Amino acid sequence: TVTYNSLVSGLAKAGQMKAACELFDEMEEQGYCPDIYTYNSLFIGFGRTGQLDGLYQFFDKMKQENITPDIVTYNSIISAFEKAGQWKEACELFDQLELAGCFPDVFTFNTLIHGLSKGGQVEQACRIFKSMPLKGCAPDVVTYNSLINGLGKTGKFRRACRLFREMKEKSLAPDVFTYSTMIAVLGKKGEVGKALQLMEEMRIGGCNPNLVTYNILLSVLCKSGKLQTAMEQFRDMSSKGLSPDVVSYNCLLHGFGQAGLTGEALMLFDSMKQSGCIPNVVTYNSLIAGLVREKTPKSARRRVLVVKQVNLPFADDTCDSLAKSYVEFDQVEKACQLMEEMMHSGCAPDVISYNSLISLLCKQGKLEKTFEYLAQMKQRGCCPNVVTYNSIFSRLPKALLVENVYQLLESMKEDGCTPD
RNA sequence: ACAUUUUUAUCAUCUCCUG
Repeated sequence: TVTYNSLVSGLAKAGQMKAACELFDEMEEQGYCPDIYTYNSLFIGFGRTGQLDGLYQFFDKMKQENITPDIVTYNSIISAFEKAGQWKEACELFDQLELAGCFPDVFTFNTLIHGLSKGGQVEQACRIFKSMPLKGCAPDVVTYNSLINGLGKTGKFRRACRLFREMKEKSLAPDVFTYSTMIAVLGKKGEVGKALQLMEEMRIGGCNPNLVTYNILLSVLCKSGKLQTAMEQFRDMSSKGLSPDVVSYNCLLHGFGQAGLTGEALMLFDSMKQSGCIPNVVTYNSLIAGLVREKTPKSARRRVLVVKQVNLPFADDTCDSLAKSYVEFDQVEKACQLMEEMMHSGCAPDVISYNSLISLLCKQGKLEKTFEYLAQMKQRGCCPNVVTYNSIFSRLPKALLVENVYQLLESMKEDGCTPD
């Protein structure tokens, strides 16, 4: 039974619910009795894949077999609700726990607090947090981490910082999650210097930043336009044996794009691929968004200056050769090229990819291409939305718009799209 | 004795509006 349980758990965690259920059947056929562990494993799997119906089905089966759900069962179900965005149902179950003869443990609270935060109910999460001691349950690091994150995401920075202080006062040692979250919080608050300080503080505390920590930091630095510092950290992480992943590159690419350095972004993109890092939709979308943003290409000299300052990994060439590589490129052409590359590399463009591209096309008055891509996105099962049409209406030069307004409104109707 | 189940952090977000 334990062997089967391990296997079922493995499959469930990997989201292979079909295989997990088959194994469950096989188990019964072989005369083994699925126990609470088996069921709980299935519940977590159904929760992760959002298959609440499967979950209900096995929950009933479990009761028929006279197996009493335990706290782990309920925690898994609460987590499943939470992942499906059903925080109300999660709360209801939580309220009924004691009636079922089960007492919430720290996992229950943590799951609930996390779920409420994600569901935009931070205040409710705070109330639950405050009720913990009354229920004889002491908050742990995870509790604090979840709530700090929830508060930070909704801009309640002071309270997030206060909790960070509070946990230290309680001598609950902050972990990598805590520090990473706090770096994000400080960054969002605009206190980039403090975020960098925290990197030091955590090292001193014997907690080493990991890949996610660095990625958060890169994101923070890029969003505040500190590209040079971002590149420093980028190199620093490599020297510490952490190889940058897609997210790391995506942060930088976005940063360059937003700073109007699309040429540089494209070069970094090349070096990303050379280093064996596989681009994803976000990568392409960021690049395209950068191309849309770019207004007037900066002069070659100016660009060289910026690049030297930022010290790109590939910038060891002479200024001259750098300047040469900045021959003007056509944004539209480049963006379309990226779309092609994207599809050929097995990465399906999404609504956002198309919307960005269309926005660029409209801005430049490329009517034909706009319609071409509008048709293509429909063909590929990517339904245009309000944003698609809004960007057409607002960015297409008026003269062109007037000629095509009926066709566009018609197309909009087809797509089940209502003007807002 | 050990072993199987539950919770936390990172990327683009695209148009318009507001800031």
